[in-house]
Amino acid sequence: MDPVFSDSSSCDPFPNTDDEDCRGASPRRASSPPEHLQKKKRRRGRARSNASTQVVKKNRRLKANDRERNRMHNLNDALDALRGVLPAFPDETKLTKIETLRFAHNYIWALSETIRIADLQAPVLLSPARSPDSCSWSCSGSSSSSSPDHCASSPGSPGGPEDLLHPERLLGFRGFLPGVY
DNA sequence: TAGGCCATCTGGTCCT
DNA sequence: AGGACCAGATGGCCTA
Repeated sequence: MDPVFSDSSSCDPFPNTDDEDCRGASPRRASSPPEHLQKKKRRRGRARSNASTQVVKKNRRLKANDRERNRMHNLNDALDALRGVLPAFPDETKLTKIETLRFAHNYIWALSETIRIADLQAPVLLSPARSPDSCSWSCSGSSSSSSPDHCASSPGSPGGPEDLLHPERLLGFRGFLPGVY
């Protein structure tokens, strides 16, 4: 469980900014306005509305923080799901976010290459029904088959299609990735 | 101890 | 107006 996530509205996530609100509700609040200050009633009314708008703003901020937290959690969940479908690494260290994205990118490319190579090697008769379209997704355009991240190492000459899918190959031996996309 | 990664907060911008 | 998205700032944790 995430203690922070459990109930952000009850605890106080704003140790700094809150002081302001506390100050606003502090003993400075006048109890009985002198008569000669009655003309300032309006002013006081405005001050009160300022205080209330501060409260509204604070509540809005808290809600926004909560939503943002949820959003990031959803993003992390999606990232975890992505990790789940990627080939496992020998050492069970969890991929970082950027590694996961780059790994996935390379993995997709490798799968596409594998299919492309298999198509090239397969006898035409074995796949008569296969239309040009079926290949288009795997080798579509320049992006898919042109420059994968791990191309830097030796993309064009794998021992076989299965070599392309080797985790360490896909990740470029982990740690090699900076700047690659 | 420095550097990397991460979670969270925050204010701005865009969209509905 | 309110929510989603984004990027910068900040602080904590971990590792070499």
